[in-house]
Amino acid sequence: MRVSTRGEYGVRAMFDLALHFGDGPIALKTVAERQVVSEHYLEQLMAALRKAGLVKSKRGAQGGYELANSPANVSIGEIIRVLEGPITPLDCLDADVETGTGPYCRAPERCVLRNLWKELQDSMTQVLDNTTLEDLRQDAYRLEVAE
Amino acid sequence: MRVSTRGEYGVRAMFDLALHFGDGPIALKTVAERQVVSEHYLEQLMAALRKAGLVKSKRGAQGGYELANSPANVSIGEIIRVLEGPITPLDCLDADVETGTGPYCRAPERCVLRNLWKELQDSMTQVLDNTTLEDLRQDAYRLEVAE
DNA sequence: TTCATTTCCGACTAAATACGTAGGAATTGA
DNA sequence: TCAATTCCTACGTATTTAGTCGGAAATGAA
Repeated sequence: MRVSTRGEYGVRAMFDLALHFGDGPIALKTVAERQVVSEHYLEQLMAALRKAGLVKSKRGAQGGYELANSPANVSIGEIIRVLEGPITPLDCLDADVETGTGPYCRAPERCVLRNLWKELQDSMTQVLDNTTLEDLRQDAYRLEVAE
Repeated sequence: MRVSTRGEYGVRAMFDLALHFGDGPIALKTVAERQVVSEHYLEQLMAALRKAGLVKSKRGAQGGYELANSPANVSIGEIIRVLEGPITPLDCLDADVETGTGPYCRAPERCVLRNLWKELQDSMTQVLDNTTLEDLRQDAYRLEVAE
């Protein structure tokens, strides 16, 4: 029931970029130092975020990363999905019955426990999809910890 | 962000015992067959649930397991905690600052992201702690799938 | 008593996942 | 030209997950 370091560090990095949104590209080295995570490891996460279109990159000297969209338009849920896959307590919840994706839930309408896990999933996505980087940025200013 | 098979199978087994609550001990073999999981594996889960006081066991012929308390008094959250540990997206949320448990969150009041993860945790426990085995039992009768 | 049934217990293991590291090629601005 | 920086592939290792295996101990029934 945990978020992995991919998700945790990824959100931290995106939050960092949100604090500096509009300042042009930020070098990964800078983000890694501020957030105290391995630069090489962050690199992998940024590659995924870039391919998903959440960040833009610029190579070479004075290069770096920046958000592709304004912080208000990036939810934490998007970030987590890119880095960890679907937000679901059980794979079978997302399996497509029509296409037969996955060997699960051939009779979801008869699965009593499905409702339970579905409720859990909904409550998680409710929080993650309705919180944006802008929300976090404002929290940071309230807490006076913006860097 | 997934529940492991320990949690999933454990809830299934407890649900099964709830459906037969009051019928005396149920052999694990029976539960394993009905829920289609390995009996040996379930055995390990039941050991944990027994030590936590959620089920009672009776050894020998005609022996088996039964709920220690009525289904209405057993929440899914309890079951999950016994089998998977604390329900939290990040270990640092549960680390005790006073005793210094865990090397995390030495300044939680300054951690912007903490609020986010805390909200996520709350939304999860909200669902899991407020659903009981009795709720599931009633769902089963509504769906007419009680065995 | 004997025996089949059933829980109880500890060890073992194979596969997957998590969490990175290493090394270097390609690009870019100064 | 060169230092800074992204980009890419591969590798490695520790932990967790998801079980299996074999037998000891207890118990009710015949």
